[in-house]
Amino acid sequence: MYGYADKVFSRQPHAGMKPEYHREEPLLHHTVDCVILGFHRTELHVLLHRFPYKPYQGHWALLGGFVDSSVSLDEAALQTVRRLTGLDNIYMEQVYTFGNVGRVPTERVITTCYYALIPVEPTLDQLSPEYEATWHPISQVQNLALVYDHPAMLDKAIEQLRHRVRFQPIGFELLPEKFTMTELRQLYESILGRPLDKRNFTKKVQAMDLLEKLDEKQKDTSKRGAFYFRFDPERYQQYLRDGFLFAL
Amino acid sequence: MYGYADKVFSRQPHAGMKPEYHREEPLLHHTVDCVILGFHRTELHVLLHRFPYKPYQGHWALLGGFVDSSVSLDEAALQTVRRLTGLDNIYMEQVYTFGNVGRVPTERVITTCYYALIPVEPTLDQLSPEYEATWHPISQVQNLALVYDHPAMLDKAIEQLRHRVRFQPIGFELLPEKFTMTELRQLYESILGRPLDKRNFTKKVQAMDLLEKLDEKQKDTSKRGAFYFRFDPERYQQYLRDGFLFAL
DNA sequence: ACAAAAGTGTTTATTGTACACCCATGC
DNA sequence: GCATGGGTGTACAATAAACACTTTTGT
Repeated sequence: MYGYADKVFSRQPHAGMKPEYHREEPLLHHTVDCVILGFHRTELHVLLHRFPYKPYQGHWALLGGFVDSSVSLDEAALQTVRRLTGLDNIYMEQVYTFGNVGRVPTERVITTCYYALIPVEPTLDQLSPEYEATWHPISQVQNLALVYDHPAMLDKAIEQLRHRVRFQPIGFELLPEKFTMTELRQLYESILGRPLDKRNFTKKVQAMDLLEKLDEKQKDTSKRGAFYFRFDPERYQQYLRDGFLFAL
Repeated sequence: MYGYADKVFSRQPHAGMKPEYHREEPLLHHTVDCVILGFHRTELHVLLHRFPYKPYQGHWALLGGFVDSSVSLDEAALQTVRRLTGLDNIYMEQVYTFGNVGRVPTERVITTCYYALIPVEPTLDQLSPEYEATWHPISQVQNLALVYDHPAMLDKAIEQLRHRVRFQPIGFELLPEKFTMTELRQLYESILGRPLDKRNFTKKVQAMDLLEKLDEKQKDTSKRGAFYFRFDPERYQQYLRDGFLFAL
Protein backbone atom coordinates (compact mmCIF):
# COMPACT_ATOMS: atom_id res chain seq x y z
CA MET A 1 0.00 0.00 0.00
CA TYR A 2 1.14 3.46 -0.70
CA GLY A 3 -1.17 6.31 0.14
CA TYR A 4 -4.83 5.94 0.70
CA ALA A 5 -6.34 2.51 0.78
CA ASP A 6 -7.26 0.77 -2.37
CA LYS A 7 -10.60 -0.71 -1.59
CA VAL A 8 -9.89 -4.35 -2.12
CA PHE A 9 -12.80 -6.31 -0.87
CA SER A 10 -12.66 -9.90 -0.06
CA ARG A 11 -14.09 -12.31 -2.52
CA GLN A 12 -15.05 -15.95 -2.33
CA PRO A 13 -11.91 -17.24 -0.77
CA HIS A 14 -10.58 -19.81 -3.16
CA ALA A 15 -13.38 -22.26 -2.50
CA GLY A 16 -12.37 -25.63 -3.79
CA MET A 17 -9.41 -24.28 -5.72
CA LYS A 18 -6.71 -25.24 -3.32
CA PRO A 19 -4.09 -26.87 -5.50
CA GLU A 20 -2.30 -30.04 -4.60
CA TYR A 21 1.05 -28.45 -3.99
CA HIS A 22 -0.27 -26.24 -1.21
CA ARG A 23 -2.03 -28.90 0.78
CA GLU A 24 0.94 -29.87 2.88
CA GLU A 25 2.57 -26.50 3.32
CA PRO A 26 3.16 -24.92 6.70
CA LEU A 27 0.75 -22.41 8.19
CA LEU A 28 1.71 -19.43 10.31
CA HIS A 29 0.20 -16.65 12.32
CA HIS A 30 0.45 -13.30 10.65
CA THR A 31 -0.29 -9.96 12.29
CA VAL A 32 -0.13 -6.30 11.40
CA ASP A 33 1.14 -3.67 13.83
CA CYS A 34 0.45 0.00 13.29
CA VAL A 35 2.64 2.95 14.12
CA ILE A 36 -0.10 5.54 14.38
CA LEU A 37 1.41 9.00 14.12
CA GLY A 38 -0.06 12.41 14.71
CA PHE A 39 1.18 15.97 15.18
CA HIS A 40 0.23 17.63 18.43
CA ARG A 41 1.48 20.91 19.82
CA THR A 42 4.98 21.15 18.49
CA GLU A 43 5.80 17.52 18.16
CA LEU A 44 5.09 14.26 16.43
CA HIS A 45 3.28 11.78 18.68
CA VAL A 46 2.62 8.08 18.49
CA LEU A 47 -0.49 6.36 19.72
CA LEU A 48 0.29 3.46 22.06
CA HIS A 49 -1.87 1.16 24.09
CA ARG A 50 -1.31 -0.91 27.17
CA PHE A 51 -0.55 -4.46 26.22
CA PRO A 52 -3.18 -6.70 27.80
CA TYR A 53 -1.46 -10.10 27.75
CA LYS A 54 1.18 -11.71 29.86
CA PRO A 55 4.10 -11.60 30.18
CA TYR A 56 4.07 -7.99 29.01
CA GLN A 57 0.78 -6.98 30.51
CA GLY A 58 0.68 -3.26 31.13
CA HIS A 59 3.63 -2.37 28.94
CA TRP A 60 3.18 0.05 26.10
CA ALA A 61 2.77 -1.37 22.62
CA LEU A 62 1.77 -0.58 19.09
CA LEU A 63 -1.71 -1.70 18.30
CA GLY A 64 -1.99 -4.68 16.00
CA GLY A 65 -4.24 -7.46 14.93
CA PHE A 66 -4.27 -10.85 13.31
CA VAL A 67 -4.70 -11.23 9.59
CA ASP A 68 -7.24 -13.77 8.48
CA SER A 69 -7.67 -15.18 5.04
CA SER A 70 -10.56 -12.94 4.03
CA VAL A 71 -8.78 -9.57 4.25
CA SER A 72 -5.72 -8.13 2.59
CA LEU A 73 -2.80 -6.98 4.67
CA ASP A 74 -3.70 -3.38 3.89
CA GLU A 75 -7.26 -3.88 5.04
CA ALA A 76 -6.10 -5.53 8.21
CA ALA A 77 -3.96 -2.49 8.96
CA LEU A 78 -6.83 -0.12 8.23
CA GLN A 79 -9.15 -2.09 10.45
CA THR A 80 -6.67 -1.88 13.27
CA VAL A 81 -6.60 1.90 13.10
CA ARG A 82 -10.35 2.09 12.70
CA ARG A 83 -10.94 -0.14 15.70
CA LEU A 84 -8.90 2.14 17.89
CA THR A 85 -9.69 5.60 16.57
CA GLY A 86 -12.93 5.28 14.70
CA LEU A 87 -11.24 7.00 11.77
CA ASP A 88 -11.58 5.83 8.22
CA ASN A 89 -9.91 6.84 5.02
CA ILE A 90 -6.53 6.94 6.63
CA TYR A 91 -3.20 7.49 5.02
CA MET A 92 -1.10 4.37 5.57
CA GLU A 93 2.06 2.92 4.23
CA GLN A 94 3.64 -0.47 4.70
CA VAL A 95 7.00 -0.32 6.42
CA TYR A 96 8.58 -3.71 6.86
CA THR A 97 7.83 -7.30 7.76
CA PHE A 98 9.43 -8.72 10.87
CA GLY A 99 9.94 -12.44 10.67
CA ASN A 100 12.60 -13.63 13.07
CA VAL A 101 11.78 -16.81 14.88
CA GLY A 102 12.25 -15.59 18.43
CA ARG A 103 10.90 -12.07 18.09
CA VAL A 104 7.81 -12.95 20.11
CA PRO A 105 8.97 -15.29 22.82
CA THR A 106 5.75 -17.19 23.21
CA GLU A 107 4.83 -17.78 19.63
CA ARG A 108 6.03 -17.83 16.06
CA VAL A 109 4.33 -14.95 14.39
CA ILE A 110 5.22 -12.84 11.38
CA THR A 111 4.27 -9.21 11.66
CA THR A 112 3.98 -6.59 8.97
CA CYS A 113 4.41 -3.09 10.27
CA TYR A 114 2.51 -0.12 8.83
CA TYR A 115 2.53 3.49 9.75
CA ALA A 116 -0.58 5.67 9.69
CA LEU A 117 -0.80 9.45 9.63
CA ILE A 118 -3.85 10.88 11.34
CA PRO A 119 -4.94 14.19 12.84
CA VAL A 120 -4.69 14.04 16.61
CA GLU A 121 -7.47 16.38 17.70
CA PRO A 122 -10.45 14.36 16.44
CA THR A 123 -9.22 11.37 18.40
CA LEU A 124 -8.52 13.04 21.71
CA ASP A 125 -11.77 12.17 23.40
CA GLN A 126 -13.04 9.32 21.34
CA LEU A 127 -10.34 6.72 21.51
CA SER A 128 -11.92 3.38 22.05
CA PRO A 129 -11.59 3.07 25.85
CA GLU A 130 -11.04 -0.65 25.96
CA TYR A 131 -7.48 -0.20 24.70
CA GLU A 132 -6.21 2.34 27.26
CA ALA A 133 -4.50 4.13 24.44
CA THR A 134 -2.74 7.46 24.72
CA TRP A 135 -0.54 9.70 22.63
CA HIS A 136 3.17 9.90 23.40
CA PRO A 137 5.67 12.42 22.08
CA ILE A 138 8.17 10.73 19.81
CA SER A 139 11.05 12.13 21.81
CA GLN A 140 9.84 10.35 24.96
CA VAL A 141 9.17 6.90 23.58
CA GLN A 142 12.66 5.56 24.07
CA ASN A 143 12.03 5.57 27.84
CA LEU A 144 8.94 3.45 27.52
CA ALA A 145 10.17 -0.13 27.06
CA LEU A 146 7.81 -1.17 24.32
CA VAL A 147 7.04 -4.86 23.98
CA TYR A 148 8.80 -7.30 21.62
CA ASP A 149 10.48 -5.62 18.68
CA HIS A 150 8.15 -2.65 18.69
CA PRO A 151 11.06 -0.24 19.24
CA ALA A 152 12.60 -1.44 15.98
CA MET A 153 9.24 -1.06 14.25
CA LEU A 154 8.90 2.49 15.43
CA ASP A 155 12.43 3.28 14.28
CA LYS A 156 11.86 1.86 10.87
CA ALA A 157 8.56 3.68 10.51
CA ILE A 158 10.09 7.02 11.39
CA GLU A 159 12.98 6.36 9.07
CA GLN A 160 10.59 5.65 6.24
CA LEU A 161 8.51 8.72 7.03
CA ARG A 162 11.68 10.81 6.96
CA HIS A 163 12.41 9.50 3.56
CA ARG A 164 8.91 9.95 2.32
CA VAL A 165 8.68 13.53 3.46
CA ARG A 166 11.35 14.46 0.98
CA PHE A 167 9.42 13.20 -2.01
CA GLN A 168 5.77 13.76 -1.26
CA PRO A 169 3.70 16.18 0.76
CA ILE A 170 2.41 14.93 4.08
CA GLY A 171 0.94 17.90 5.92
CA PHE A 172 -2.63 17.22 4.86
CA GLU A 173 -2.73 14.05 6.86
CA LEU A 174 -1.27 15.49 10.02
CA LEU A 175 -2.32 19.11 10.28
CA PRO A 176 -5.73 20.67 10.75
CA GLU A 177 -7.22 22.37 7.73
CA LYS A 178 -5.77 25.74 8.68
CA PHE A 179 -2.28 25.98 10.06
CA THR A 180 0.52 28.50 10.40
CA MET A 181 3.90 28.40 8.75
CA THR A 182 5.47 27.83 12.14
CA GLU A 183 3.31 24.78 12.74
CA LEU A 184 4.22 23.35 9.37
CA ARG A 185 7.89 23.92 10.05
CA GLN A 186 7.68 22.36 13.50
CA LEU A 187 6.06 19.32 11.96
CA TYR A 188 8.99 18.90 9.61
CA GLU A 189 11.47 19.57 12.37
CA SER A 190 9.88 16.90 14.49
CA ILE A 191 9.86 14.35 11.70
CA LEU A 192 13.43 15.04 10.67
CA GLY A 193 14.64 15.42 14.22
CA ARG A 194 16.60 18.60 13.61
CA PRO A 195 15.97 22.33 13.48
CA LEU A 196 15.28 23.99 10.16
CA ASP A 197 16.10 27.54 9.18
CA LYS A 198 12.94 29.60 9.34
CA ARG A 199 13.64 31.74 6.31
CA ASN A 200 14.92 29.00 4.07
CA PHE A 201 11.99 26.82 5.00
CA THR A 202 9.44 29.49 4.15
CA LYS A 203 11.21 30.18 0.88
CA LYS A 204 11.18 26.56 -0.22
CA VAL A 205 7.62 25.91 0.78
CA GLN A 206 6.38 28.95 -1.01
CA ALA A 207 8.33 28.03 -4.12
CA MET A 208 6.27 24.86 -4.39
CA ASP A 209 3.12 26.88 -4.83
CA LEU A 210 1.27 24.43 -2.64
CA LEU A 211 -0.11 26.74 0.03
CA GLU A 212 -2.82 29.32 0.00
CA LYS A 213 -2.40 32.16 2.46
CA LEU A 214 -5.60 33.07 4.26
CA ASP A 215 -6.60 36.48 5.59
CA GLU A 216 -7.23 35.06 9.02
CA LYS A 217 -4.64 35.09 11.75
CA GLN A 218 -4.00 32.72 14.58
CA LYS A 219 -3.48 34.67 17.79
CA ASP A 220 -2.90 31.91 20.33
CA THR A 221 0.85 31.91 20.40
CA SER A 222 1.80 35.51 19.83
CA LYS A 223 0.50 39.02 20.23
CA ARG A 224 1.14 39.84 16.64
CA GLY A 225 -0.57 36.76 15.31
CA ALA A 226 0.45 34.45 12.48
CA PHE A 227 -1.32 34.04 9.17
CA TYR A 228 -3.08 30.79 8.51
CA PHE A 229 -2.38 28.79 5.40
CA ARG A 230 -4.11 25.85 3.83
CA PHE A 231 -3.16 23.38 1.15
CA ASP A 232 -4.31 23.79 -2.39
CA PRO A 233 -6.03 20.42 -2.77
CA GLU A 234 -5.31 20.13 -6.49
CA ARG A 235 -1.62 20.88 -6.23
CA TYR A 236 -1.48 18.58 -3.22
CA GLN A 237 -2.97 15.68 -5.17
CA GLN A 238 -0.71 16.42 -8.06
CA TYR A 239 2.36 16.29 -5.85
CA LEU A 240 1.12 13.08 -4.25
CA ARG A 241 0.92 11.54 -7.70
CA ASP A 242 4.02 12.99 -9.28
CA GLY A 243 6.23 13.57 -6.26
CA PHE A 244 8.67 16.39 -5.80
CA LEU A 245 12.07 16.86 -4.38
CA PHE A 246 11.85 18.77 -1.14
CA ALA A 247 15.42 19.25 -0.07
CA LEU A 248 15.43 20.51 3.48
CA MET B 1 17.34 -7.76 6.82
CA TYR B 2 19.71 -5.24 5.45
CA GLY B 3 22.94 -6.45 4.03
CA TYR B 4 24.45 -9.77 4.76
CA ALA B 5 22.49 -12.31 6.68
CA ASP B 6 22.44 -12.29 10.40
CA LYS B 7 22.83 -15.85 11.36
CA VAL B 8 19.69 -16.44 13.31
CA PHE B 9 19.34 -20.08 13.99
CA SER B 10 16.15 -21.71 14.92
CA ARG B 11 15.62 -22.58 18.53
CA GLN B 12 13.17 -24.77 20.31
CA PRO B 13 10.06 -23.47 18.69
CA HIS B 14 7.90 -22.26 21.52
CA ALA B 15 7.21 -25.72 22.80
CA GLY B 16 4.34 -25.56 25.22
CA MET B 17 4.42 -21.78 25.42
CA LYS B 18 1.53 -21.07 23.14
CA PRO B 19 -0.58 -18.57 25.07
CA GLU B 20 -4.34 -18.73 25.31
CA TYR B 21 -4.99 -15.74 23.15
CA HIS B 22 -3.27 -17.25 20.15
CA ARG B 23 -4.98 -20.60 20.18
CA GLU B 24 -7.91 -19.60 18.03
CA GLU B 25 -6.21 -17.22 15.68
CA PRO B 26 -6.18 -17.73 11.90
CA LEU B 27 -3.29 -19.40 10.14
CA LEU B 28 -2.01 -18.51 6.70
CA HIS B 29 0.48 -19.61 4.10
CA HIS B 30 3.49 -17.38 3.89
CA THR B 31 6.12 -17.48 1.15
CA VAL B 32 9.19 -15.55 0.14
CA ASP B 33 9.96 -14.68 -3.48
CA CYS B 34 13.43 -13.59 -4.54
CA VAL B 35 14.42 -11.14 -7.21
CA ILE B 36 17.88 -12.48 -7.90
CA LEU B 37 19.90 -9.84 -9.69
CA GLY B 38 23.28 -9.99 -11.37
CA PHE B 39 25.30 -7.87 -13.75
CA HIS B 40 26.28 -9.52 -17.02
CA ARG B 41 27.88 -7.94 -20.06
CA THR B 42 26.55 -4.42 -19.98
CA GLU B 43 23.27 -4.98 -18.25
CA LEU B 44 21.53 -6.00 -15.08
CA HIS B 45 19.91 -9.43 -15.33
CA VAL B 46 17.34 -11.26 -13.27
CA LEU B 47 17.29 -14.97 -12.65
CA LEU B 48 13.92 -16.53 -13.50
CA HIS B 49 12.68 -20.06 -13.54
CA ARG B 50 9.86 -21.84 -15.33
CA PHE B 51 6.88 -22.11 -13.07
CA PRO B 52 6.06 -25.79 -12.62
CA TYR B 53 2.43 -25.68 -11.48
CA LYS B 54 -0.84 -25.14 -13.23
CA PRO B 55 -2.40 -22.91 -14.33
CA TYR B 56 0.80 -21.03 -15.05
CA GLN B 57 2.98 -24.01 -15.87
CA GLY B 58 5.89 -22.98 -18.09
CA HIS B 59 5.59 -19.25 -17.46
CA TRP B 60 8.55 -17.37 -16.09
CA ALA B 61 8.58 -16.62 -12.39
CA LEU B 62 10.70 -15.49 -9.51
CA LEU B 63 11.88 -18.32 -7.36
CA GLY B 64 10.25 -18.59 -3.97
CA GLY B 65 9.50 -20.92 -1.15
CA PHE B 66 7.25 -21.48 1.80
CA VAL B 67 8.19 -20.23 5.23
CA ASP B 68 7.81 -22.69 8.03
CA SER B 69 7.85 -21.96 11.69
CA SER B 70 11.46 -22.96 12.27
CA VAL B 71 13.14 -20.37 10.04
CA SER B 72 13.11 -16.61 9.93
CA LEU B 73 11.91 -14.80 6.85
CA ASP B 74 15.48 -13.82 6.07
CA GLU B 75 16.68 -17.38 6.31
CA ALA B 76 13.86 -18.55 4.10
CA ALA B 77 14.95 -16.05 1.47
CA LEU B 78 18.59 -17.12 1.75
CA GLN B 79 17.64 -20.75 1.44
CA THR B 80 15.73 -20.01 -1.71
CA VAL B 81 18.76 -18.45 -3.35
CA ARG B 82 21.02 -21.19 -2.09
CA ARG B 83 18.74 -23.90 -3.42
CA LEU B 84 18.88 -22.42 -6.88
CA THR B 85 22.42 -21.15 -7.18
CA GLY B 86 24.40 -23.00 -4.55
CA LEU B 87 25.68 -19.61 -3.36
CA ASP B 88 25.86 -18.70 0.26
CA ASN B 89 26.66 -15.49 2.06
CA ILE B 90 24.51 -13.49 -0.27
CA TYR B 91 23.64 -9.86 -0.06
CA MET B 92 19.86 -9.62 0.35
CA GLU B 93 17.36 -6.99 1.30
CA GLN B 94 13.69 -7.23 2.04
CA VAL B 95 11.54 -5.29 -0.40
CA TYR B 96 7.86 -5.49 0.39
CA THR B 97 5.15 -7.87 1.52
CA PHE B 98 2.32 -8.57 -0.86
CA GLY B 99 -0.89 -9.46 0.88
CA ASN B 100 -3.91 -8.88 -1.31
CA VAL B 101 -6.51 -11.58 -1.11
CA GLY B 102 -6.75 -12.40 -4.80
CA ARG B 103 -3.14 -12.01 -5.79
CA VAL B 104 -2.72 -15.75 -6.22
CA PRO B 105 -5.95 -16.99 -7.75
CA THR B 106 -5.87 -20.46 -6.31
CA GLU B 107 -4.87 -19.75 -2.76
CA ARG B 108 -4.57 -17.14 -0.05
CA VAL B 109 -0.92 -16.62 0.44
CA ILE B 110 1.12 -13.73 1.75
CA THR B 111 4.46 -13.24 0.10
CA THR B 112 7.44 -11.24 1.22
CA CYS B 113 9.66 -10.18 -1.63
CA TYR B 114 13.45 -9.93 -1.30
CA TYR B 115 16.10 -9.00 -3.75
CA ALA B 116 19.50 -10.62 -3.87
CA LEU B 117 22.66 -9.36 -5.53
CA ILE B 118 24.97 -12.05 -6.81
CA PRO B 119 27.79 -12.38 -9.31
CA VAL B 120 26.52 -14.00 -12.49
CA GLU B 121 29.58 -15.86 -13.74
CA PRO B 122 29.89 -18.42 -10.93
CA THR B 123 26.30 -19.47 -11.51
CA LEU B 124 26.38 -19.82 -15.27
CA ASP B 125 26.96 -23.52 -15.43
CA GLN B 126 25.92 -24.68 -12.01
CA LEU B 127 22.34 -23.58 -11.69
CA SER B 128 20.35 -26.33 -10.15
CA PRO B 129 18.91 -27.94 -13.29
CA GLU B 130 15.59 -28.96 -11.78
CA TYR B 131 14.40 -25.36 -11.92
CA GLU B 132 15.06 -24.56 -15.58
CA ALA B 133 16.35 -21.21 -14.50
CA THR B 134 18.01 -18.67 -16.78
CA TRP B 135 19.20 -15.10 -16.66
CA HIS B 136 17.17 -12.43 -18.41
CA PRO B 137 18.23 -8.86 -19.13
CA ILE B 138 16.14 -6.45 -17.12
CA SER B 139 15.19 -4.53 -20.23
CA GLN B 140 13.54 -7.63 -21.73
CA VAL B 141 11.53 -8.85 -18.79
CA GLN B 142 8.47 -6.79 -19.51
CA ASN B 143 7.77 -9.02 -22.51
CA LEU B 144 7.81 -12.15 -20.43
CA ALA B 145 4.41 -12.31 -18.71
CA LEU B 146 5.59 -13.32 -15.27
CA VAL B 147 3.12 -15.15 -13.06
CA TYR B 148 0.89 -13.56 -10.42
CA ASP B 149 2.11 -10.20 -9.19
CA HIS B 150 5.74 -10.96 -9.93
CA PRO B 151 5.97 -7.99 -12.31
CA ALA B 152 5.07 -5.69 -9.42
CA MET B 153 7.64 -7.42 -7.23
CA LEU B 154 10.33 -6.91 -9.79
CA ASP B 155 9.39 -3.24 -10.16
CA LYS B 156 9.49 -2.64 -6.46
CA ALA B 157 12.80 -4.45 -6.12
CA ILE B 158 14.42 -2.36 -8.83
CA GLU B 159 12.98 0.78 -7.35
CA GLN B 160 14.46 -0.08 -4.00
CA LEU B 161 17.81 -0.96 -5.53
CA ARG B 162 17.82 2.39 -7.31
CA HIS B 163 17.29 4.07 -4.04
CA ARG B 164 19.85 2.01 -2.25
CA VAL B 165 22.52 2.65 -4.79
CA ARG B 166 22.51 6.29 -3.86
CA PHE B 167 23.35 5.67 -0.23
CA GLN B 168 25.55 2.62 -0.11
CA PRO B 169 28.04 0.89 -2.37
CA ILE B 170 26.83 -2.19 -4.23
CA GLY B 171 29.51 -3.04 -6.77
CA PHE B 172 31.16 -5.67 -4.61
CA GLU B 173 28.13 -7.88 -4.80
CA LEU B 174 27.65 -7.62 -8.53
CA LEU B 175 31.04 -7.21 -10.12
CA PRO B 176 34.02 -9.56 -10.35
CA GLU B 177 36.97 -8.69 -8.18
CA LYS B 178 38.64 -6.70 -10.93
CA PHE B 179 36.57 -4.46 -13.17
CA THR B 180 37.01 -1.44 -15.37
CA MET B 181 35.56 1.99 -14.83
CA THR B 182 33.36 1.45 -17.86
CA GLU B 183 31.92 -1.71 -16.37
CA LEU B 184 31.19 0.04 -13.12
CA ARG B 185 29.49 2.87 -14.94
CA GLN B 186 27.43 0.52 -17.08
CA LEU B 187 26.28 -1.21 -13.93
CA TYR B 188 24.99 2.06 -12.53
CA GLU B 189 23.46 3.02 -15.86
CA SER B 190 21.60 -0.25 -16.00
CA ILE B 191 20.32 0.07 -12.45
CA LEU B 192 19.26 3.66 -12.86
CA GLY B 193 17.94 3.15 -16.36
CA ARG B 194 19.62 6.21 -17.82
CA PRO B 195 22.98 7.16 -19.31
CA LEU B 196 25.58 8.78 -17.05
CA ASP B 197 28.23 11.22 -18.10
CA LYS B 198 31.53 9.39 -18.34
CA ARG B 199 33.68 12.17 -16.94
CA ASN B 200 31.41 13.18 -14.13
CA PHE B 201 30.98 9.57 -13.12
CA THR B 202 34.71 8.96 -12.96
CA LYS B 203 35.18 12.15 -10.99
CA LYS B 204 32.59 11.26 -8.37
CA VAL B 205 33.71 7.69 -7.95
CA GLN B 206 37.30 8.70 -7.52
CA ALA B 207 36.36 11.37 -5.01
CA MET B 208 34.98 8.65 -2.74
CA ASP B 209 38.40 7.11 -2.48
CA LEU B 210 36.86 3.67 -2.67
CA LEU B 211 38.72 2.21 -5.62
CA GLU B 212 42.25 1.04 -6.06
CA LYS B 213 43.64 1.32 -9.56
CA LEU B 214 45.57 -1.76 -10.63
CA ASP B 215 48.47 -1.88 -13.06
CA GLU B 216 46.78 -4.51 -15.13
CA LYS B 217 44.66 -3.69 -18.13
CA GLN B 218 41.65 -5.39 -19.61
CA LYS B 219 42.08 -5.74 -23.33
CA ASP B 220 38.91 -7.50 -24.39
CA THR B 221 36.89 -4.55 -25.52
CA SER B 222 39.43 -2.13 -26.92
CA LYS B 223 42.84 -2.02 -28.46
CA ARG B 224 44.12 0.46 -25.96
CA GLY B 225 42.90 -1.49 -22.98
CA ALA B 226 41.24 -0.23 -19.82
CA PHE B 227 42.74 -0.25 -16.37
CA TYR B 228 41.26 -2.58 -13.85
CA PHE B 229 40.11 -1.34 -10.48
CA ARG B 230 39.15 -3.10 -7.34
CA PHE B 231 37.39 -2.03 -4.20
CA ASP B 232 39.28 -1.14 -1.09
CA PRO B 233 37.61 -3.59 1.29
CA GLU B 234 38.00 -1.39 4.34
CA ARG B 235 36.53 1.70 2.77
CA TYR B 236 33.80 -0.46 1.29
CA GLN B 237 32.81 -1.85 4.66
CA GLN B 238 32.97 1.61 6.15
CA TYR B 239 30.62 2.97 3.50
CA LEU B 240 28.30 -0.01 3.98
CA ARG B 241 28.08 0.87 7.65
CA ASP B 242 27.99 4.63 7.47
CA GLY B 243 26.52 5.20 4.05
CA PHE B 244 27.33 8.04 1.72
CA LEU B 245 25.50 10.26 -0.63
CA PHE B 246 26.28 9.32 -4.18
CA ALA B 247 24.46 11.86 -6.29
CA LEU B 248 24.51 10.71 -9.88
C1' DA C 1 7.90 50.28 27.23
C1' DC C 2 8.85 45.78 26.79
C1' DA C 3 8.38 40.97 25.82
C1' DA C 4 7.40 37.49 22.41
C1' DA C 5 6.76 35.55 18.25
C1' DA C 6 6.24 36.80 13.12
C1' DG C 7 8.07 38.01 9.07
C1' DT C 8 11.36 39.02 5.53
C1' DG C 9 16.51 39.20 1.47
C1' DT C 10 21.06 38.97 0.41
C1' DT C 11 25.50 37.01 0.07
C1' DT C 12 28.56 33.20 -0.33
C1' DA C 13 29.99 28.65 -0.95
C1' DT C 14 29.16 24.42 -2.80
C1' DT C 15 27.68 21.30 -6.02
C1' DG C 16 25.86 19.67 -10.35
C1' DT C 17 25.98 19.83 -15.32
C1' DA C 18 27.34 20.29 -19.79
C1' DC C 19 30.62 19.65 -22.95
C1' DA C 20 35.01 17.83 -26.83
C1' DC C 21 39.32 16.46 -27.76
C1' DC C 22 43.55 13.58 -27.61
C1' DC C 23 45.49 8.87 -26.53
C1' DA C 24 46.96 4.19 -27.20
C1' DT C 25 46.75 0.20 -29.74
C1' DG C 26 45.54 -3.81 -32.92
C1' DC C 27 44.32 -4.59 -37.18
C1' DG D 1 46.68 4.88 -41.06
C1' DC D 2 42.51 4.29 -39.26
C1' DA D 3 38.95 2.64 -36.34
C1' DT D 4 37.75 1.78 -31.55
C1' DG D 5 37.01 2.53 -27.01
C1' DG D 6 39.83 4.93 -23.00
C1' DG D 7 40.89 8.73 -20.59
C1' DT D 8 40.91 13.55 -18.99
C1' DG D 9 39.50 19.32 -17.24
C1' DT D 10 37.06 23.58 -17.36
C1' DA D 11 33.43 27.02 -17.28
C1' DC D 12 28.78 28.12 -16.02
C1' DA D 13 24.52 27.64 -13.63
C1' DA D 14 21.82 26.26 -9.96
C1' DT D 15 21.14 25.30 -5.43
C1' DA D 16 21.96 25.18 -0.48
C1' DA D 17 23.44 27.48 3.64
C1' DA D 18 24.38 31.07 6.68
C1' DC D 19 22.90 34.96 8.68
C1' DA D 20 20.02 39.55 11.81
C1' DC D 21 17.01 42.93 12.12
C1' DT D 22 12.29 45.05 12.00
C1' DT D 23 7.28 44.51 12.86
C1' DT D 24 3.19 43.94 15.54
C1' DT D 25 0.57 44.01 19.54
C1' DG D 26 -1.04 42.46 24.23
C1' DT D 27 0.23 43.21 28.70
